[in-house]
Amino acid sequence: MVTLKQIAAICGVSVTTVSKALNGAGDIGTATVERIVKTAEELGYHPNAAARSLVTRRTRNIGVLFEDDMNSGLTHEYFSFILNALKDEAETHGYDVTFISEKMGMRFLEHCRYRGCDGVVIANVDFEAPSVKELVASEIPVVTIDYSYEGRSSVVSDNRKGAADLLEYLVSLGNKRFAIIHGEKTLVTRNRIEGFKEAAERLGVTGECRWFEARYHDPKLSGQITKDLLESGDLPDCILYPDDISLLGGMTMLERSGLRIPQDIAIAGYDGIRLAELLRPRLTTLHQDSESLGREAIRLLLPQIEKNETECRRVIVPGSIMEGGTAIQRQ
Amino acid sequence: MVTLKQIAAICGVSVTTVSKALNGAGDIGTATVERIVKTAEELGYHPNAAARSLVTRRTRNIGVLFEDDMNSGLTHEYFSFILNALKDEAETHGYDVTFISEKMGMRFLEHCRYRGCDGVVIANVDFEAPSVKELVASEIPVVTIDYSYEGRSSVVSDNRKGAADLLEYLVSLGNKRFAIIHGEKTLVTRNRIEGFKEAAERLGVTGECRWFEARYHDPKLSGQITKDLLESGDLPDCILYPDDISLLGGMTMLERSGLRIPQDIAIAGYDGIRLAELLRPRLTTLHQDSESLGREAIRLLLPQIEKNETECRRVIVPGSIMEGGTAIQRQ
DNA sequence: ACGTTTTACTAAAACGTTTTCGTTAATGGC
DNA sequence: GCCATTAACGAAAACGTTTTAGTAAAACGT
Repeated sequence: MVTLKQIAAICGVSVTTVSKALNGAGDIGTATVERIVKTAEELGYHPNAAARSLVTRRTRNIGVLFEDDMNSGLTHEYFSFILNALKDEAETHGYDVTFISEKMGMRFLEHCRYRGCDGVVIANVDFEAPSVKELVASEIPVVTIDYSYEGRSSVVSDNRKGAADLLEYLVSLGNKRFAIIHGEKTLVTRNRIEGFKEAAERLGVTGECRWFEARYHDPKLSGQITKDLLESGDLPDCILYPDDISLLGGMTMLERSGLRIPQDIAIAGYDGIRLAELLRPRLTTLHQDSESLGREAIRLLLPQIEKNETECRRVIVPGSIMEGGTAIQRQ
Repeated sequence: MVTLKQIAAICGVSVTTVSKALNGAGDIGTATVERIVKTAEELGYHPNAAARSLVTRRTRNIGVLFEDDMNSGLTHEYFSFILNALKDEAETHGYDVTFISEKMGMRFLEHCRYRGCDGVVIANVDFEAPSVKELVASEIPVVTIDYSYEGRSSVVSDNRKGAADLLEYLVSLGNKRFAIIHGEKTLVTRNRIEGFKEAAERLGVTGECRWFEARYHDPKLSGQITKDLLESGDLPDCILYPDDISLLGGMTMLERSGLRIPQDIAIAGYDGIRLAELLRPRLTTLHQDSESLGREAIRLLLPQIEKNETECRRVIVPGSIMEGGTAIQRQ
């Protein structure tokens, strides 16, 4: 490993001078700087992050919480897009991204301190868990995704408007009676339900909405609920699923019963994963801009880290309707 | 931040003693150890990773190269499963996972040194790139996934056997004439082609195989190739696609032309993503055990890190046929 | 020519650990 | 009761960097 000391020895100056020269402190002669920079490059010098962060109390390291083992969050396209964009944006600004977990016997906050994370993005965890709240209550810069804490910056997908838009679109296609299968009761779910209810009221279809609780990314469960619905004999015009994957579970059941989609029954998903436009029929769904979520999270975090900004900012990322073939204009 | 010094002051001992007590050095009295451990817990002490690694020259940090921007590797299920399993296995053993990129103006090796990674998993990059080779040629413990360098440990999916098995299965279903669309010419692709050829020869269908080069995860391109094939008028019994996503691109074209799958033409994918068994018809595909790939990579890496093991180990992870509905027994 | 400012550089402390080599006191063997 | 061993602890150096507070010499203003 090349150190400042070696460079100093070669250039016949002190370690201080080398450090300053490489960091552009400004009070080193141009000739000296040039000489130092040149030999540093020749030797392939790069500062030791540990030593540097020990004294600066900065690590240029951003922690990210992605801890949903149950559903292995990382492997769902929505979250992997968030992570990918987040990583890209962080790296572009010179920050590394490290996963923060509780698997090593530390709580989240302890883990963050141990690694000295300059900031943390909380992306896919149980937001009500005490260990998460402990981290949020700390002095470490934090941005949450798809959840908002009092006084903490967050970036959330516009679930309320997304849900409302989706229902409005489906009504505009002539659907009147709905079965709405939603995910477990998280903030995201509550917002969507609110959106659905608001639109339903506005459009006068409130009485025609039946509600079912399922889970996100659980095609089996939503398939089962769909089956129950089929067997009840009282079919709606349109079924809304918590996400595109869940939709597929339901779609299987509908097709198995001989129903034609979208003629006999319309269905819609949520997320707008890449697959949505690859499948036939294309999925009618609400696309969430997951890349923006990841990118914006970093953009909110950086000023907190670098300028000690303490203001609580909220970014709401709009989604967009994807007009697919699982729901069409009814006469 | 709680430091050894503070604990030492409270307990009325030296920093050395505290350090030893907490690390179980063994030459500290049990009563003292107890006292120190207790106050350390009370204060919520956790060692500062930077300070520790500065002297131990260990960071308990594993770097991972996942740099395929073009196709944004992270967002493909195959790779996100690898990453998820890798992260889990590393964390279980007390290691953190940090992304290593070139976006911050350092080459991979420089970045690894800068962060002081104890080891690196190279997972989804251009393996021929000079900066990757430079890292591989360094003294840092390295394990590659789906590629093997001379003298370096690796874990690879058994593409050769997987391809052979798949073709054999398809032949056993009564298919005789094949169009084989493969990905860009990487090691993975070469192995699969070898596997296909070996099986084709063994089963006597060599003359009936036509080959097409496409790209991984590019449903548009494989759709186009499928269309060309349709327009040529000379259809095979079965089309093999480079992966499940590409299959979907092709399937769309086939269905659009009125062909029934699998009666008129059989198709098969590769990867066995979760969706494969959610879709109707289910995808006939070869499932790659991506979780094992990630997990085994860490298992190869740890002995290199902790026991200076230098032996070059190779793990070959078998896949398995997923019997779907896009290829059935022909009479 | 004299005091003042500026320029170019450095010594030393600090960051929080681990580790090496002591030192002292207690214990054990005989 | 003496020597040898062991148990329990500590001082200080080291890791590679940044930062503070300087110093000496050169340049400047008048």
